[in-house]
Amino acid sequence: MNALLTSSQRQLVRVISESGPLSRTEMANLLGLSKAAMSGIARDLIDLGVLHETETVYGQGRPSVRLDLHPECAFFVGISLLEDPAPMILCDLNGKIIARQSMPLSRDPHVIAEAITEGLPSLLEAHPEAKEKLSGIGVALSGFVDETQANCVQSTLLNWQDVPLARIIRERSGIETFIENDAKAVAVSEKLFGSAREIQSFSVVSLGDGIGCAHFIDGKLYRGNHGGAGEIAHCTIEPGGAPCRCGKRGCLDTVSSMKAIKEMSRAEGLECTSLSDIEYEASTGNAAAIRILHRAGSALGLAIANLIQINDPGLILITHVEGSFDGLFGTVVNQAIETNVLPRYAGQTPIRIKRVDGDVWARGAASIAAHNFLIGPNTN
Amino acid sequence: MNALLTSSQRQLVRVISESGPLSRTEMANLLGLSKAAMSGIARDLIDLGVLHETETVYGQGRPSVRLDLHPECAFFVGISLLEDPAPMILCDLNGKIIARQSMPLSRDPHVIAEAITEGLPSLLEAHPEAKEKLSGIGVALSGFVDETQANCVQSTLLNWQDVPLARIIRERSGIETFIENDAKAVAVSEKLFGSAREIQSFSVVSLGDGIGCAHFIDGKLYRGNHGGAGEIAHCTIEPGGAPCRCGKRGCLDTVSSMKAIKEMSRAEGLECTSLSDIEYEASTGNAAAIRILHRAGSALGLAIANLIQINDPGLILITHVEGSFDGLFGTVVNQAIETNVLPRYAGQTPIRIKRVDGDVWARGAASIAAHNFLIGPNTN
DNA sequence: GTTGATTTGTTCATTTTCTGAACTTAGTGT
DNA sequence: ACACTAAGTTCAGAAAATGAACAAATCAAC
Repeated sequence: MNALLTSSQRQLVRVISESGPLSRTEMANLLGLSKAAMSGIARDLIDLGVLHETETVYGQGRPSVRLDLHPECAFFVGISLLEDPAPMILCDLNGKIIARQSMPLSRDPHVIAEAITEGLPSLLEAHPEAKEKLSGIGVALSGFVDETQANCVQSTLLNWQDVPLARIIRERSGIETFIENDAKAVAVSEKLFGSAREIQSFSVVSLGDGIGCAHFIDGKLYRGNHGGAGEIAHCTIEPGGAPCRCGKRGCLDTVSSMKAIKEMSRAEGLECTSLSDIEYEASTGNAAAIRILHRAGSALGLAIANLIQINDPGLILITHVEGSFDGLFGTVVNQAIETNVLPRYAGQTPIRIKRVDGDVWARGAASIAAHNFLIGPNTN
Repeated sequence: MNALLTSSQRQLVRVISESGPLSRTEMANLLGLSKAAMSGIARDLIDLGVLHETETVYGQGRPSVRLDLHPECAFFVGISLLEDPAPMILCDLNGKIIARQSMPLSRDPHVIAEAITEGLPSLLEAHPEAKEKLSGIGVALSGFVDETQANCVQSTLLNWQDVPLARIIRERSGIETFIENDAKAVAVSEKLFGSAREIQSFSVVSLGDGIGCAHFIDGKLYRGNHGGAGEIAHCTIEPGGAPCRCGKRGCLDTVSSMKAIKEMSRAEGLECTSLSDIEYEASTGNAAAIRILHRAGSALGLAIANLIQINDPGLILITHVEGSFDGLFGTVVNQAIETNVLPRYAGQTPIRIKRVDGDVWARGAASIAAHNFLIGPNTN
């Protein structure tokens, strides 16, 4: 389907997916084409069902009609390999989840491909239009993925080394498949479906048992030279600090991840199983809880401040599943960011907090497929 | 001149400037064009004097002829406002310096524009071909420059605030002018003329009285949302450390800049005026000198390690003017990088040291003009 | 040597894509 | 009702890219 589009058509689709609904004249200017050329391209895309007319904007002269991507011109499946059972969702081009189910997690890529293929019919059952226009599968996993978004170079969690997962799934299911690291997938989903749509450069910091991070730079996901951009979790924050499972000492991961916070609490004899518990203890004046949250928050804030200093992003989006960011932890994080950023910049970089639901990873996975559908492999 | 090129021609020029000499067939594949189209575009550019044939590569079949940019198809002037007197150079598209002179530094942008305009005739005097093909002026300065490379948003050194320097010079001299931050200019010059030509993502760390840093990401200079990407000097490296002139505490700048190293030496009663002096003292066993170099080196190494973790660049290029990197300081920096980078990556990111001469800034400035000539303002 | 294989690069008729200019359409302001 | 404005369309002609056939320059093999 995407292959049938001409290069101008694909460029247009990309511009709209980045800038939102635009009038034909605006699009012509953005692409540097004449109104005449634009007219034809838009007509073709509307006939193909890719675009549709939305609101009419009244100004002086003839009103302009905004064109937007038709949300139901393509559907995507997203699977998260971060949970067991693995969630599997079906969504449209707007990221709206249409169907949801789960499949057993496995470490064998062939078993995964099999489970996905077997799961597809029931996922698509009630949605014949999606069945017809299913345009890609996306898979999110914890680990390193190469720049073709096809091979998992390494994953500790799944115990993988150079696994061509995308190809395996593609061959078994017959559907275009792309894989991506979890944090990077969330960044793409925020850019495509979420609150970072209009921002060209931003970073996502995902806070969970581990700490993930990914960057969008100049409108593109930046993966780094070895696919390792955003490995903020293993920045040294407390030189000479506690040993980390990575082999170094004092990594951010050893102080600020939910796992670390819980472990520190346990070590201090606190009966806490979640961030909320610790926050509660801190609010009642428990010194150990306060100390732990302070330490974790300062470390995370410092790391984010360093990120801001180094990359000057237009937004920091902190996503977290557990607890809330309104307590001591969040306050300390914000404070630490403020005090460690060049005063000239302090407060200039918006920090947005987003509490995410159980669909984040699967939706992120689907967004990878959507991204490849919209932008395509060739970025000419 | 550049405006006369068609969009395909400009694309081709960009590809060659990024990838070096290529055969017509290779270029056709890279641009996704047919050999037929390529043939015509290449012929036109050769006729225009922009490209020329270089070596012939023999393989099986008809040998291929590599085309490269004609180094003398355009000339550029570069001026560094970092020194007094300000160096002013004339160079070709390869970055080869053809003429060199200097002009008095001033804080008044109009005086600068005047000095540049007055200096041009004598700079171009012995080079009539350059006079004819002078395609741009570049200016490097210490401070923040906006993304149009036209306005200096802020410069402490020059005491400027929102100065439209490029426009002022352009209007006075009649020549296309662009300005850029010093570290970013060096990064561009390394990408265009230097040793980072074939690397898509890399960072330059420039070590002098202050510490500068700039990133190339996916083949493009990344300036950051407020033009502040690369402000590594004000990363907090020693939390709660010495106060910095920026208003925070423990910035990298307060420990690892040459200025800081010299000040710390003075404070310790060492009679040192240069890095070499301190290195010498350290080599003779002076405890204070060793301590200072250790502290400075560890801090810089840690900052670079953080940069590697966050951005995973394909190369770190450390440029420095003073002293050498073979002594204790360099050793400690390298060691600190190694120990603070994810073990999986240790040694994976090449660290290249480059001792630079007095022309760096001016050549960097010229490269900004060259970059705008090659890539153009519109990156469509 | 001569022949065949191989790959680069050119030519040219044809097709695709884009433009410029005139025109239609759908409003606003008076 | 009238001009005025800007969006979007139409269509002939210009520009750019393609495909296929071909010329050119080498290697490799007999």
